[in-house]
Amino acid sequence: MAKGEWPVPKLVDHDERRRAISAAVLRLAAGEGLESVSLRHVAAEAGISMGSVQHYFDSKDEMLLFALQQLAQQREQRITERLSVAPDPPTVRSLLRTCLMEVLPTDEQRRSEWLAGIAYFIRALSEPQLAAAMAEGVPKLIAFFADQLDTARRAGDLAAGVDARQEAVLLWSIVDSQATAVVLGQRTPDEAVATVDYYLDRLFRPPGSATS
Amino acid sequence: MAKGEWPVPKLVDHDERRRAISAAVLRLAAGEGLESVSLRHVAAEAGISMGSVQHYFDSKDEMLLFALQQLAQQREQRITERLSVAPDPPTVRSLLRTCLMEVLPTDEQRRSEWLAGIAYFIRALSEPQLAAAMAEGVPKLIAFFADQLDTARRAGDLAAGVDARQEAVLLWSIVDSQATAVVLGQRTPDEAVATVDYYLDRLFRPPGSATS
DNA sequence: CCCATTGTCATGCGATCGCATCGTATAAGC
DNA sequence: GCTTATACGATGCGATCGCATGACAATGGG
Repeated sequence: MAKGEWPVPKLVDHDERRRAISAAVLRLAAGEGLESVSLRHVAAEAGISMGSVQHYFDSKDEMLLFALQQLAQQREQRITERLSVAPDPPTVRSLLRTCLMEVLPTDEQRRSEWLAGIAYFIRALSEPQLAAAMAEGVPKLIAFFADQLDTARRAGDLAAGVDARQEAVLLWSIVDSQATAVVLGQRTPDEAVATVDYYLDRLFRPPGSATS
Repeated sequence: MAKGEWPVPKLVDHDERRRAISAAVLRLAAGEGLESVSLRHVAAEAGISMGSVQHYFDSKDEMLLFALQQLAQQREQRITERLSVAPDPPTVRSLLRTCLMEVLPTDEQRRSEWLAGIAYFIRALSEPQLAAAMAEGVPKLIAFFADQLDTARRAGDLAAGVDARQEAVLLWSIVDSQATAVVLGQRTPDEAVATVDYYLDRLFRPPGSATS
């Protein structure tokens, strides 16, 4: 063209390659921790050469950041999908339970996501960009919990003396810590589910039936 | 002596040296993560040569394990000290609150402990020895919580429909997750304390005063 | 005094790291 | 067909890693 720059015809999908590489990063991070995520290992895991990895990411840090963003996006997308499957929720409680169970590492997919997230944790302390990517989704989820709980509170479905905002924080705290305990092998998925259900029982117990 | 082995005269306290080195390990782990804990860095942090570090620990893994054990021992010792200071607790609630606040990262010392613990987390997944050292203290603490809660339940101090064991798990879950959120900067120590106090309020609310 | 033992440090080795550079193959525009 | 830009792999470099080895000082029993 008359312009000095070309539209760049490209024969491969650049973003798709980056996602494939970041998937390899997350697999390695979940399996062996971030320490063993080297350019060479990532290349081997993705089945390409190290040079290709460098071609799609300017640096290792950028690759790690992209992979973390992909992780957060996947999780958020899966939760919204689960919520859209049941657009007419019978109760607030079942809606919240769906979200909580979606996050708990009850299968290999979610376990892997938790492990990868934990692997990024320490590095996020010294790299603000990673911390921002990690902390992005949680406040939104907590705000959603608070909104739902407030709806239930107004409908009189909650126990007495319940603060929607604090309970939303507590709900996330419980699934967060229980998820950690499960991936560490300290608790079984069933125990974690039982603990979450126990707390939902106490949270949604109507004031009138406190003695039952 | 008649034996071929000597009583070993020793001019330095072997264990004291190991503790000093492990303290350097924990400082580095809390500040930069386990990835930057190398023999050279540990030696520099402890103010000795790398050869000395090797002299006191057969391998890096043994050094890391010893440091983690020291960390767990310190935490447990500090909790028991805090409990022994108040041998005549006015209420179960204040006793539990003391334990919970002792664990929360409200000062630099506890924040550093949490960071070091988190730094060990991922490695503990692939090294059973580390996992065993990490998971050692928590069940004891939860069992203590459950005992205390059961005492309070029999005394009628708890809200209706409360399960002591589940509540003990929940208490630990809350401080665990809140501590993590604090060290990540997602929440302030004051907010974490407020959340814990809120939950204690709900837990210890007497059945008769549910409407107040 | 002699010497075995320990504390401490310096150094070297092989491996791996992130990164830069190069060569080559391919596809699109002139 | 030639140029240009991209895709991809191979290789080298300096740094750092864990670990092994040897040198030297200090100590205390024979």
